[in-house]
Amino acid sequence: MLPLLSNPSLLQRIHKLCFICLPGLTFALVMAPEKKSKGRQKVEIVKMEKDANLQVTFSKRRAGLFKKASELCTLCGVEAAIIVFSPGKKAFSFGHPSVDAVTDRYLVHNSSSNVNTHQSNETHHDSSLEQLNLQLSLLNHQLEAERKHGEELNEIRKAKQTQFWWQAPVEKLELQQLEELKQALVELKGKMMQHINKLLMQASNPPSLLGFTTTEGFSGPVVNYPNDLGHGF
Amino acid sequence: MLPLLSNPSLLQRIHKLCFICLPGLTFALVMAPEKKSKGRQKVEIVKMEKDANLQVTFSKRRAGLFKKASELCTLCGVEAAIIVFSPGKKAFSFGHPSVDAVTDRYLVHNSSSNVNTHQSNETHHDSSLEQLNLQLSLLNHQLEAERKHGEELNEIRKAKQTQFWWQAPVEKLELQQLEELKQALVELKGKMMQHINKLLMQASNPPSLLGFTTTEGFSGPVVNYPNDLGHGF
DNA sequence: CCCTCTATGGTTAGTAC
DNA sequence: GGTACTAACCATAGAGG
Repeated sequence: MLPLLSNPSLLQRIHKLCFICLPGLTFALVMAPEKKSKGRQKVEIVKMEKDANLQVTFSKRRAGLFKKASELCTLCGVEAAIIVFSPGKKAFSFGHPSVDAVTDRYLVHNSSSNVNTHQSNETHHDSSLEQLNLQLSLLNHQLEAERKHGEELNEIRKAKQTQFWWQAPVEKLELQQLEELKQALVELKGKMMQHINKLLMQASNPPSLLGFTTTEGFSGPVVNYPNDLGHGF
Repeated sequence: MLPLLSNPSLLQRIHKLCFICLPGLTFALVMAPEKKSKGRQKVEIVKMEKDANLQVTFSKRRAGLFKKASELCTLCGVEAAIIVFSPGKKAFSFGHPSVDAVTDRYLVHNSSSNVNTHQSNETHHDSSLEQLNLQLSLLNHQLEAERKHGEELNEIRKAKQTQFWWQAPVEKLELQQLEELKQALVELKGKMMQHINKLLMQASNPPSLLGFTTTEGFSGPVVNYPNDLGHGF
């Protein structure tokens, strides 16, 4: 049987969900897809460690940067220049109309009007050195505080993740809490079912799970559930 | 009825799919969302016509370009500099460690192998200021990141405290979480039943509340609840 | 080193305040 | 002009050739 959906990652998610929530489910609509690639992964913006990847990343990102610059020049009709030194100490440059033209203009501009905006940051050039130093230490202080705060919160989160609320003794729960809990669980179940329905619907011709009303009757059960969620939990 | 999925664009896609695949279907699970914006549109890379948009686009893309350059410098530990002249003839620059350092190095690099056109070693009294400015902006960036991180964590904590995790969108739950959740719910159910049995036993002449095991799925009704968690769930 | 491919994270056009 | 938001497009990490 052919997969009815061309998006493998969505299929994967559907299968995961069904495997967890509906054990024993014969998922006949879509075939289990195999992941061909992990796709793009999130990368922290810190110095890369692996030299092998570093070179590749540098090349890719340099190309992307130059392309962005080119687009900026074309779209807005402005002049720009970029100079980059590779990890191998080689110089790469981009310039529109040319690197020299832009650098010359920049030097003239700088020496004449003394205007300099730096690193997309609005630090004023006419600030005195002392003011800058002050800002620097202040920022260092704030940064440290924020970092500490972040770590603290991270600890809390980790603690909460390991020791979940539901592991607390049931006896401690009050009637009201129990009612709320029950209500929440019922809602959760509904959400789960609906979510799975939606994913299924995205995946293929919709199976006749609950939740739909259709003006034109359409065919019977497509998916077989040996273990109903209502009892499986 | 409330939308059960928080992602409007996904809802839109679902609705489209349903409209195509199931004409006449009454889609009861999710409400048809109205488009709030047209979203990002494709733009041709040619000179922009509308001056109003040009300025905005220039600012956005310049910021994006500088960010990309900053990431490149951080990730790969390289030196780079960018100079851009705005449509308003203003000069914007980015440099790591500084524009002058990179341009100087570039000129030396160029002159050592080629013709020496620019040996301008000017305004090096500015270098300390530039260094400070650079540190400042870098710190600002880090601080912003940390602050964002902290807020994020705070949000999570708050959400966990006031509005319990189960009210989070189901689609946000990952595989591991779902498995844990299921296990926890099974255990919780057992605990609940035991607790309720105990309470009932204490409350009055004990009704038939026996033989309840959590290891097996319990099929026989032990206690009659108008809204039985075991079945209503 | 170059390319391709996929899946996904990130950027940004359009809009409103 | 900035800032915030959304939705859509685009860039790129990771893997392979």
